[in-house]
Formats: sequence, structure tokens, C-alpha cells
Amino acid sequence: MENNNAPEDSRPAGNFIRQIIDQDLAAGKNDGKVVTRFPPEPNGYLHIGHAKSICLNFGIAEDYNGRCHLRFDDTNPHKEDLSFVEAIKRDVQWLGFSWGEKEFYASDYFEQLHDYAVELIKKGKAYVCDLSPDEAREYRGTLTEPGKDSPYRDRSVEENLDLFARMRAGEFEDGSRVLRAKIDMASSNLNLRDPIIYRIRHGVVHHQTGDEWCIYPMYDFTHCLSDSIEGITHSLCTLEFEDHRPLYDWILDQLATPCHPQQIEFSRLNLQYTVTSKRKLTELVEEGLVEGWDDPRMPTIAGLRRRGVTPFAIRDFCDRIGVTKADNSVEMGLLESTIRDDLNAHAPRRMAVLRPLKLVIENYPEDRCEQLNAANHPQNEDMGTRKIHFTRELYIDRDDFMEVAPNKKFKRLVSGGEVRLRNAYVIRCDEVIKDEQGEIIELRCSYDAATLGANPEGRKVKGVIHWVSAAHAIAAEVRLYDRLFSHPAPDAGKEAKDYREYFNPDSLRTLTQCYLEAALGEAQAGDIFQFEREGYFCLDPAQTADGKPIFNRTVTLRDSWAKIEKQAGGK
RNA sequence: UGGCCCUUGGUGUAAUGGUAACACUACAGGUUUUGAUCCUGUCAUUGGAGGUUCGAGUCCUCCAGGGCCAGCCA
Repeated sequence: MENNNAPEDSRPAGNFIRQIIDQDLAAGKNDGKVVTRFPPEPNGYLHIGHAKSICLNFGIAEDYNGRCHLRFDDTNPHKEDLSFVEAIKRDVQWLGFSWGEKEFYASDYFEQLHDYAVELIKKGKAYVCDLSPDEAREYRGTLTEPGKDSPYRDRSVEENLDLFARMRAGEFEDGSRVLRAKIDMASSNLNLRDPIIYRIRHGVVHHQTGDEWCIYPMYDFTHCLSDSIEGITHSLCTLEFEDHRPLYDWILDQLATPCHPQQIEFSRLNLQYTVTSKRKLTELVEEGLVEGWDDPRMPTIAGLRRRGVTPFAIRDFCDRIGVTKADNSVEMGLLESTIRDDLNAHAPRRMAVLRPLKLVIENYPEDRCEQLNAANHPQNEDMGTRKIHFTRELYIDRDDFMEVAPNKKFKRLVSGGEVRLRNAYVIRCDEVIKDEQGEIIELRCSYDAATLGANPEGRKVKGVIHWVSAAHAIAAEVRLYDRLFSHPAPDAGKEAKDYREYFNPDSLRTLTQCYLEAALGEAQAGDIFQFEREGYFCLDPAQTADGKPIFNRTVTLRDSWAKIEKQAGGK
């Protein structure tokens, strides 16, 4: 059955941009069409902030039966690279969006853009300026003082045409001349003080156009015209471009263009305890503070993917944060909650011991091995069951045993006490074995054979802990991640500190002696599981030098016990 | 004594002049072979002051606080 009559309640909440589009549609604008675009510059990897824009632009296209173009804003060959183009395409696709045939590059339009520039010159609205960068800055004025007209402002159309042609022909050096729009050097909006629209760049090979050009158009000139050429109806961008909108409109108003798209600005995402500035992410990568763009600690799409975050969770997160013009600071807890919601519903459960402590069940025969059934999901029978091995020698987590309970609420294993082994029997700790240093190295226990799938007679056993069979366990490395920075706004700069000073040295903790239940041996790279009582973990594509699998912790389980411990005055 | 923009609970959003809603967090309980999940309950009169109106979070004025802008970056 088709769902083209899908009820409105199945759609994401309307935001102010969707309301504008609704009004435009009601007013019959744009022939009832909605065309958006996602315009990344290929000079880095996409991050969670881009995901917000991607979900907005592609989401609107989907819901309004329109289309969304992927357009690479590649006007600055100095910083851009083909590898970034490829990574961006991979990430947008992975998020679940498709642009069909609508893959464009601003560089596709270089010839048209050049012709528009010539048109502007002919209309007396642009001129070649010979001011040096330093001189240009002086002439520009300041926030409170108007600028001064360039001495080259009144060159004739013929001279400008000639000079611009020679700029293109490569006659002039980098920085010696630029093409500027002739607007108003006294404008209170600095973007209108005769902005530069073309600059000279020799000796760089553009990833799309090679060495065909030595002049490159600036963003302000390129973006509005690219939008118009593509028939974009709503050009959505972040707040810092608000001051550029008068220039966007001015250029389109001067030229004979196919259409005049509407620029609408929204506030960018600020996520606490991380940074989402391409410059800073690039520095983290280049300075080696992280292992690469896809380091699981990075807020990049590639990093989140390697961490085990699903495309659904990211899209759901983008729905939850909404779209407004207000500055915001989204808590990491919201992202984590969104991730848990998805993974709780879909991740199969497994048992894994991260900090192993040997446990021997003395009244269990040495040669015996039971194959017990364990549900893959406690609330979803459709996810089936698996076999787990129960034997005399097991591993449990060191944190699940204490010789003496620290408080009345502690319900894990203690000396002389009982605890339920998840999916198996109730055991009692009879003896604690220590080494010369007094460190606990082994537990001697006994099990109650009558407690498999049944409560013990005449007593209550509250605690449940996870375990693995020593003989069947798979050795693995587990990487625990924490926030990248120790400050909620590392780049706020309140104390004029560099964000790097807030880098969290404990953002990665590696556990090399972990044991996984045997079923995890079949996991494929990218598979995500809930390690019961620990969190969600994703199998990394890499493995250790000695061939051990590596699991990345996506996010912990919500841990109310940790809160109790903390309130009780630390552990 | 430059311009533009923003301001609803701890956080993010909703309410489009008709009597503050949702999610996250926190806290208090209940269920539970994951201290998970799930369930229940509690937590704001909308930055401030005036004004318009029968009625203002929504409209107007002023004030305060915050953000962005002086790249031949995007």
C-alpha cells in the first residue's frame, strides 16, 4: 500500500523554515516546487553540525516532494581535496540520504560565473582594483567608520573588461589585482563595501578543473549564482551568513539570472564537550591528538559511525534538537539518550567481562559443559536466543566482587554471599584467594543446581552479574571513550584559553585483557551489541597486532548505581 | 555615540493574541535473572520595565544580556 497520503503526524515537527515554505507554497511561489541544497566545502570531514543541515535540507526535500542537491562549494583550491569529496559523499549516503543525479560542483559553473562577472562589469557594477591586501584593509574602514573609495573604482568599462580578461589570461601575479563589486564603501554592512568577487590564484591544481583557471570566484559571488543556476528555491544556511544576505540579493538583482532563491538562516549546532569547527577538527587530526578524522572520539560522521552510532540515531537526534535562530548549547546527554534509545531496541545482548577475575565453582564437575539458552533481547523474542557455555571455571568482572559490602545497597557478590549469574545459576562465594601482595586473584564458589531458571528456595538473591566461561572465552581489546574535552564549551575562550588545553587525556582508555562470550566470535566489523550491564559496543574494522578483535564502546548504559556510589561519598 | 540577529524550566524545543506543551536531565517511587529497559509522580507564569487589548510568551517602546561581522576563507 502506498503511503502518499501519509498523515501529518508521521512527519517531523514543523520549524520556522518549514512554516515559511508552507506559506510560500500557499502563496503559489516557485510553481509549487521546493528545491534545497547541501553545499559543503570539500576541505574536511562532515561532522554532527553538518548532519543537522543535511537532515534539514534533505528532510525538507523528502517531505515536500522536492529535491535536494549535493553541491561542492569548491572555489578555494588551496584548501580542498578530492579525498574530502569522497568522504563527504560516503557520509551523506551513510546517513540515508540520496541526491540522485543532482551532484554538482560550483566549479561546474566557473565559465558561467565568469560570464556573469563580465556582465557585471559591463553594467558598471564591478571593477578591477589594484590595491594590495594591506591597502584594501585600510580602505575598508572599520565597524564604526566608513570605508574610502578605491582609487581604481572609476575605471572605464573598457579598461575593466581588458584587465579582467588579462587576469584570466594569467598576466598578473597573485594578489596584484582583484575584481570587486561596486556597491557602497560607506555601508554599515561591511559585506557591501565593494566586496571582492574574483581573486588570482596561480600554481594550484584544482581537484575538478585542474590548471584551467588562475582566477577563482569568491563565496559570495559563487553561492547565490550557483543556487540560481540550479533553481534552488530555499537556500538554507547558518546564522553567520545573515549579514551576507543583502549581498546575495544584490548580486542576483543586478544580473539576468534564472531565478532568485530565498536565503534563510538558522543557528548552528553547539554540542557540549566537543568542538565543531572545521579548523579545530583539522588541527586535532594534523597534530595527532586523535588518530584521524574517523577516530571514535571525533564528532565527525565518520567518527560516530566507527563509534557505533547509527544513522537512525543521528537523524533522530537532529529531529530532537530542532531548528531555530537562537544560539544553543545542546547537552551530550541528549545525544547519548538518543543513541541508547535506538541501540536498546535493536542491539543483541551479549556477555563480556572487561576486567576479569577468575571464579571456580568447586561443586561443578571439571569435565562438564552445559549449553545454556540466553535471550538475545529481554523484551523482543523475535531476536531469538543463543547458546552460552557454562563450566567450572569462569571469569566475572572485578567490580562485581567485594570482600565486604561497602553499604547496604550493594547487591553484587561478597565473601560468603550469593549472587545470580546472568542466564545461569545462583552461586555463593566460599573462599577468596589472594597473592603475596594481598590482591584477589581467584574466587572459590559453589553453585545451587536448583536455580537454573528458578528462584532459590527460601531466600532472596537480588544481585545479577555477568560472566563468561574461561575455556570458551575470546580474548579481546576494548576501548572505552569519554568526552573529548573536559570543558562544556572548550572553544568559548572565556579565560582566553586555547581549546587544546581542555583536551581530555582520559578520552580513550584501552582495556587489553577482556573476555567475550563465544558467540561474539561471529561478529562482523560494524556490528553493535549490548554487553549486558556495561554498555553498547561496536566491532572495529581493525584488530590488534596479535589478532585480537577490538570493540569500541559506543555509550554506557544508564548507570544509577554509579550515582548512588558517588552520593555515598565516592568509592 | 556601527549594523544585523537572538532571549520560554538545568538543556533543547512547542504554543502563530485566548490562559505555558514535549523531550533530555534531576529527584521520589513501582516492576525486573541487565542497578538496563519499562511504568508512575515532582520540578517554569515565558530576561526587565512600560504600553496596546476584554485577554500578551505571542503586538509596540525602551532597557539589559548574548551572538555575528573589519579573509584576496566558506
